[in-house]
Amino acid sequence: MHYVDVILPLPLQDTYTYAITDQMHDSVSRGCRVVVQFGKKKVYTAIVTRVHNEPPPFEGVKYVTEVLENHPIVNERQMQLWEWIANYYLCPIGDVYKAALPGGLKPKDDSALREKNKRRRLHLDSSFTLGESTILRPLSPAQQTAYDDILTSFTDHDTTLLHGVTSSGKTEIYIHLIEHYIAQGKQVLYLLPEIALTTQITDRLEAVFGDDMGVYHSKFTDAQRVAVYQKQLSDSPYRLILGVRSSVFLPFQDLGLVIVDEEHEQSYKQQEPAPRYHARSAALILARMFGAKTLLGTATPSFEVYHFARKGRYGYVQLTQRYQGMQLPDIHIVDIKELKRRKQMIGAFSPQLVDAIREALARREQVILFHNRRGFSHFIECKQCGWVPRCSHCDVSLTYHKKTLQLTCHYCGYTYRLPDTCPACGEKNFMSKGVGTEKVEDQIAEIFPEASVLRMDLDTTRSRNSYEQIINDFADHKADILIGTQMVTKGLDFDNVSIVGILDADTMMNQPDFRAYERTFQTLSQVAGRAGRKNHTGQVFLQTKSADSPTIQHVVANRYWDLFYTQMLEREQFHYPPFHRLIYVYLRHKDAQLLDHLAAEMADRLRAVFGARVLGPDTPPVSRVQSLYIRKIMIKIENSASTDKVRQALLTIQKQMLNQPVANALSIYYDVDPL
DNA sequence: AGCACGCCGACT
DNA sequence: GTCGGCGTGCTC
Repeated sequence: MHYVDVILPLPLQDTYTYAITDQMHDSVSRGCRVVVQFGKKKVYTAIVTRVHNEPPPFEGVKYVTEVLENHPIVNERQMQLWEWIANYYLCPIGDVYKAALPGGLKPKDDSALREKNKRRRLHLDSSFTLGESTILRPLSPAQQTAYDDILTSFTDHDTTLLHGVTSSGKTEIYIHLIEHYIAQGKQVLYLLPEIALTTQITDRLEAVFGDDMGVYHSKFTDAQRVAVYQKQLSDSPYRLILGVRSSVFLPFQDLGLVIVDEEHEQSYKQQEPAPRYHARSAALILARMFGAKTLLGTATPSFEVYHFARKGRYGYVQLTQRYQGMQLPDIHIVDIKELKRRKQMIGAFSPQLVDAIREALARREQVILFHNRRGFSHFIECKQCGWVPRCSHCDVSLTYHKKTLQLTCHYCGYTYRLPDTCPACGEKNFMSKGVGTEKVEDQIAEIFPEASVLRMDLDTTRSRNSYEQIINDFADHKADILIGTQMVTKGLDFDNVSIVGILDADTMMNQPDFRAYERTFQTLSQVAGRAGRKNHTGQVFLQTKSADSPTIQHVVANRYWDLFYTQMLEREQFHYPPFHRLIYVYLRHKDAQLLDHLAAEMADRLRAVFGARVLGPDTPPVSRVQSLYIRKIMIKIENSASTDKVRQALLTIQKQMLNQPVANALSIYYDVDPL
């Protein structure tokens, strides 16, 4: 009798065992998909982890319904990456499976879909054109030096940091490196943090690599993603994959190089749902499995990566010259505390910024305005009694969206109609507090009625092509001003932008988080880097209420090292990364009092093992989401500690907690290496 | 995650 | 008396 252990696409800790027929046994192997019935009527596509003949210790083993292929669709290295992620990030392997495979490979009945994909793949392939050679495209002397240094660094480092100022032409260096590895018959994975970025880079890379390149991200249809996945399994896989976070899950056959571009970007870490993995870490593991090299590129390295580069664990290559004589922008600090006091602000704008925009528009130049809060206003308040509408499922005030006259919860997405009158006092006089990108857009329309404006935030980029549309329209100068959230900071290059306005640098800096300064420096430096045209120095207006703050001063003077150094002293002293690893333990329950009790008990149990490394439990800033209350326990663990032992201790305590009848509806989950 | 089983409130 | 609310427990 033969059996298979399988992973189901469910948040289940264990694999499940099914029986197979002798005939199935001839074709099935680890990494194959099988169809199984689970429970009374549910049917799932599961992944085989093991084929064996050990009868399971229980009655009523079911047979596998169908074996979907006789060659693994998940190869051995992918399986090991899944297992590493489940272990390291403390999540069910079923959650990894869900994240790793495109939807089209998961449902039971997909034979029709497979046919459709085949057709689409043919279509996609024929639409690619053969690219031009890079011999039209020589590197500048500074780029050539960096390129040579990277290859030299790879002789004694698996991982190298390329620290290059904004607009230093890192992409060109990547292109030459990719060619180098492809010429050796190797595959290359080029990771980007955001879909927004792939749009610009896809065009450049496609011109060079043509049909050797596959693109993989979530704004593509599922069928397109399945097509890329299948091609990677075939005997003529793409040599180069350009993609976001989830591309680390694609099957590779002979990976030689991984590029993690904009390495510092937060969106490499998946937040919700599990698996809460960091694609940079996963990429390093993937590269190690292949003996491949990894290049981490950025203008503002994450402090972890910079720390390891300084310690010699990673190689380090610097690029200090901007490409084609582009100058770093001039940064003007505008003290809005003073301007507010003297009532000289024009909405969210200082007179200096308004003048600069006016002059830029007169010269037919473009402007980017960065404001890190979407919606119209942060919240609304009754002028009479101070009532503030809050989400009934989450512990947050609601953001007001003026266009739709709606109040939205930015945590659970629930929308409410704006009430006509205040439910607390019956008055009809609401006042909006705080500024969102929608309000910025309104104010610009009032100050510069002649200017055409584009807005880029979560609300304007929901549909498949809207990102691309906005970026292309702005690049084609169909708009004069681009208003946006952090999305506009992420490596986008526009030729004609002379002014960048940062409307409020303070909210970022004041976040109660050990990474607040690091992040503020990164974001401000990145957005400032968007300003500047060939032979013209860009102007950045940085509005802040804390003009004297060291972080702001470091940004202005581009003193990365100073900020890094002072932050490292603090982080070492208080046991934060990169000196310690953090694990957040989250507990969720609908009953707040019971949750408090259970969280305290869990913290006690953790302290019995980890001692003073355990902090909390605490009530996080948003203490209730979707009607569930949340508590958080922080654990700071020495880098030298065995991750295996830590995991085992945590899972043992988790089991003890959940085995108690009182803890029935309690859910426990982890965020390892949180951002 | 589903889905079934199970025990308490307002309907024909 | 029953339909149905969702609390909880299991799925190879």
